Amino acid sequence: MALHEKVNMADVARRAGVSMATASRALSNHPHVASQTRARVLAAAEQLSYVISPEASRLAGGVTGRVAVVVPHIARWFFATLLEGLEWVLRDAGLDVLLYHVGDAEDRRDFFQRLPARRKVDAVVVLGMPIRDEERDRLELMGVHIVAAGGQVENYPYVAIDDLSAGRQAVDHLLFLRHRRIGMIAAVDPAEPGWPAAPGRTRAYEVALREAGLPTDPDLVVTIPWGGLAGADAMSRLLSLREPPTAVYAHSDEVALGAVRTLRRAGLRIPEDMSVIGIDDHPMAELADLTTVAQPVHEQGRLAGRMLLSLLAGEPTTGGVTVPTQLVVRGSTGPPRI
Amino acid sequence: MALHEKVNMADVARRAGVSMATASRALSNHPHVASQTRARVLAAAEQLSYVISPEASRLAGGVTGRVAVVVPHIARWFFATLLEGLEWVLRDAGLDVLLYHVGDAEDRRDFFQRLPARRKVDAVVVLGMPIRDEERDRLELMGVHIVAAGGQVENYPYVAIDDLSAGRQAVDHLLFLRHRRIGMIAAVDPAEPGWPAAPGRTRAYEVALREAGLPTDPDLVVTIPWGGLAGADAMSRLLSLREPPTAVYAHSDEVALGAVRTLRRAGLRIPEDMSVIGIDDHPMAELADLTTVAQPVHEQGRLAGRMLLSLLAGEPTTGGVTVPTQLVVRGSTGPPRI
DNA sequence: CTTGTTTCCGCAAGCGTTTCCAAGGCGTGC
DNA sequence: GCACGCCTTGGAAACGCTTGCGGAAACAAG
Repeated sequence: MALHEKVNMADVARRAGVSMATASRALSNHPHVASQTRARVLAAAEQLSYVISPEASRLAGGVTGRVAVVVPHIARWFFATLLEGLEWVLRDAGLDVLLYHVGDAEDRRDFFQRLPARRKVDAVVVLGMPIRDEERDRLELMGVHIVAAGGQVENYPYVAIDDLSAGRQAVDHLLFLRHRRIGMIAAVDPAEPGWPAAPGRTRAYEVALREAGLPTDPDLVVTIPWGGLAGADAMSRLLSLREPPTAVYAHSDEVALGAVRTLRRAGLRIPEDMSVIGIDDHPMAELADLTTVAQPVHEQGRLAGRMLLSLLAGEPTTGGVTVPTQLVVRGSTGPPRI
Repeated sequence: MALHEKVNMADVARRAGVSMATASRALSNHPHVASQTRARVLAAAEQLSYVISPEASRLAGGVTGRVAVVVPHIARWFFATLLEGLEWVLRDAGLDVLLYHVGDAEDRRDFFQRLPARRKVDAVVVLGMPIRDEERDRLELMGVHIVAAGGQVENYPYVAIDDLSAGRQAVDHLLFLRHRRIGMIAAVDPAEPGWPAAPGRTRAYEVALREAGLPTDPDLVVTIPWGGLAGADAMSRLLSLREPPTAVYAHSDEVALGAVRTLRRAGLRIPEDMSVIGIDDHPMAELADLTTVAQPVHEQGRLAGRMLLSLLAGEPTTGGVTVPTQLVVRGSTGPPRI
């Protein structure tokens, strides 16, 4: 029954009694087509349930109508949500999303080396991952627009939060509650060992403590690969200190939730015995009653999409956008026991 | 510097001293090309850093090398993980993934009505959503292969778990622990109110109770839109019964985690005062020490990908694949207090 | 009524591949 | 030594659309 597979523009033109040129213009909303003619063409197309062949259209026209989205961890809430927001905007604009998952270091090398999206897209959006200089150079070879969301790529339009400030909101909250011995569970990208996921979040801790006149005790900082279980381990390590902290600042909610599990198992009360704060406002944070610093993830995706659309429309580019974060106080933080 | 944008096959052919026909055959690994010639062509392509134009190639060749993936909830772990597995296989096979998110009922109508992927892909994969007959008919108009993962579409190759059996594993575990008053929190798709997300999971409950000779008390069944918060509400409702259950079977881990939160707030102990079991083995389930029935999500995605590849290769189709689920006992279930 | 504009439309030249068809070269069996 | 057949290569016709160019028609101005 998929007969109309075979319907092409010539058929539509014939049925509408016009030339292919006119049919093409009518279908792609060009000016200089009498509205009557246009209507006739559209009607014919409708009746034949005609669908333009993107290949042919793009071959002749030059643009692909596709956008490559590069994402390191599809299955994580943060990235998936970013993607959702982005897809929403792009789809609305009639663009198709070509998904490229670069999970580990090898995927990554492969992606930037082969550039599988080359010639297939009009733009590339990089989601939540910093890009190295040489990777950026490869990307440039594609000769298309580049946008970053949830983590900036130097010299490119981006939309992201200010990690430093988000981290400050978290740590300052703990300080405000009069905590003086604050631990940090720092996360590095498991696919890129040794590479801080968000350096700003670490600096926030250091700066906040310094400004508060507190010493920085290296024992209080535990660095782990991103993830809940690792967060749990990290908490164990903090608990094993001769003098454990009274509060813990985790780089992300998932990590914080891991810490919470360890505390529960240890029979410690939250927040009486230990305060815990994360960043992100993961949906689970609400369920777990975790205090956190919320960032508008879906919106970052949407903004990136809009930014891309203006770029494609040839509008002047706005360097980058930083979206605000906000402290969300829940039950996992409170003053320290004296 | 993106000069090679302009390099086309003619340039490669010229440089290699052959005709375009030969160049084409050499580049696409056709037989009947002298290996020397092939090498010369490949070298020329390499030197010019030539990239084939997919549009032209597909226009002439017929196939698109693209697969549409339709997914209802990108940001949920289950779907995202499915997608990750699928993408992994498809990318490995050189296929590109075109992502279509159909979030709510309107998106859905729009997608099946307009079929934006028409003519753009060689196949469609539907992730984790049941398809209505009329939607299936629309899909057929595309005239391409169709595969379902994480939920079957009638008459099409699929890969999924057996919801009935997964549900039985959960409920039977509670029965084995000697629970006699078991509640169920049933989830419906929020985008499709009234439509059970997985009917088998409900039937499992009914059948298991019947076989155990237990009465079915409608008060013990709470139906909610999918989600953690709703799960928390549902638990409240169960607790408000004159005679609450001693164990709760939730259709998914997220829902179960919501129930756990309510129990915690109520100061009830798990599992002493109430056992909770979910389905999925969501990463958070491990962190929350939730007993659950695990399903291999990533693998389902991969299997669907492989299935699709055979289909595209013209191999005979294997109706569908059901992957096994497995009870994972953790700390949220135990015998009822007498 | 003529000339200048503007609007609408058709012709045809691409866009960059793939593939059918045909032809040349060369080895082999008789 | 010849006919036959296979391997390899090239020519050229699609594939289905966009768009520059120019002509025709319609309309306003002089």
